[in-house]
Amino acid sequence: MPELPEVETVVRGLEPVLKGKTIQKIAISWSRTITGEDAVFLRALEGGQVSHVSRRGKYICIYCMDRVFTVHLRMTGKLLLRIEEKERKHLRVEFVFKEGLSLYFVDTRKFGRIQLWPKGVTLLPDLGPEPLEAKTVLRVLRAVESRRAIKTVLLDQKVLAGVGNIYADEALFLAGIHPATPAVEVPLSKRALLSKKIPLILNESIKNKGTTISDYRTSEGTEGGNQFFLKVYGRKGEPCPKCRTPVERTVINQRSSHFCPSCQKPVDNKSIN
DNA sequence: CCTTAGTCCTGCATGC
DNA sequence: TGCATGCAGGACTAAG
Repeated sequence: MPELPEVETVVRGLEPVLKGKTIQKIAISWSRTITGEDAVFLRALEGGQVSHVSRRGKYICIYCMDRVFTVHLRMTGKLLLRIEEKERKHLRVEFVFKEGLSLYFVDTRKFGRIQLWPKGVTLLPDLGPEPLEAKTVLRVLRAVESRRAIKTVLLDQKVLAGVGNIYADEALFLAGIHPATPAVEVPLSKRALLSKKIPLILNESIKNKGTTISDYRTSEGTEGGNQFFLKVYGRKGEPCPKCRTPVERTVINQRSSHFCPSCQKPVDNKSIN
């Protein structure tokens, strides 16, 4: 579900509310949500005061005294400040604050993970750079020599941190690149175009508070608005917004991939590198 | 280094 | 209505 824009939206909702609040108690109702020992997690965080909430790639980072823990929402995870009755069934962890509010981790499919990091280690050491600036993305994409499909490269969090299935498809559409094109064969001019489109769509979606297909909600429990602006993702059979050719769906890297067969040719024969 | 398949899970849409 | 199948925004692991 959540990619960078959705996670960023959640963080922006949580930061002003949780900052300065003290965790009184943590109730874990699905233990596997917590990476490591529950007891260690509780001992480190109960009684601690939240100093800051931030984002790195698709991870939410919550700083609590001299400790930090991360939340990854995976497919269906939600971090909510309010909870509806029907969501209680999927409540996995509740953080109760001294000030009289709670933070709820709700996760239907139980793929989400919450992890306490040891003191003194580098957080999330394997993540690539943030993809919100064109010059950063271009620096990364210029260096790619892999023959893996360009879409596979975009989904690799070691290359860029935060791009997921929706925005990879959207960016490749805007740049006119077929998702299965071997990355090394994407001409430099196309890489430059893609480097502009990735930050563009991510920042657009942040403005729209993320894309709600089914599960994603903001910290207030509301839906995002970016789903109305998707050009190809989830639009198999609908006319391409540029040329009216029906959008196609294929599978790349075990992930559904949407593209316009006319605007995104497998072999780029329009440019001469 | 790379790809593929399997795993973790539940719920929903679709087709018979 | 019931039942089987396929599909889902992510990421890790094993095997070849």
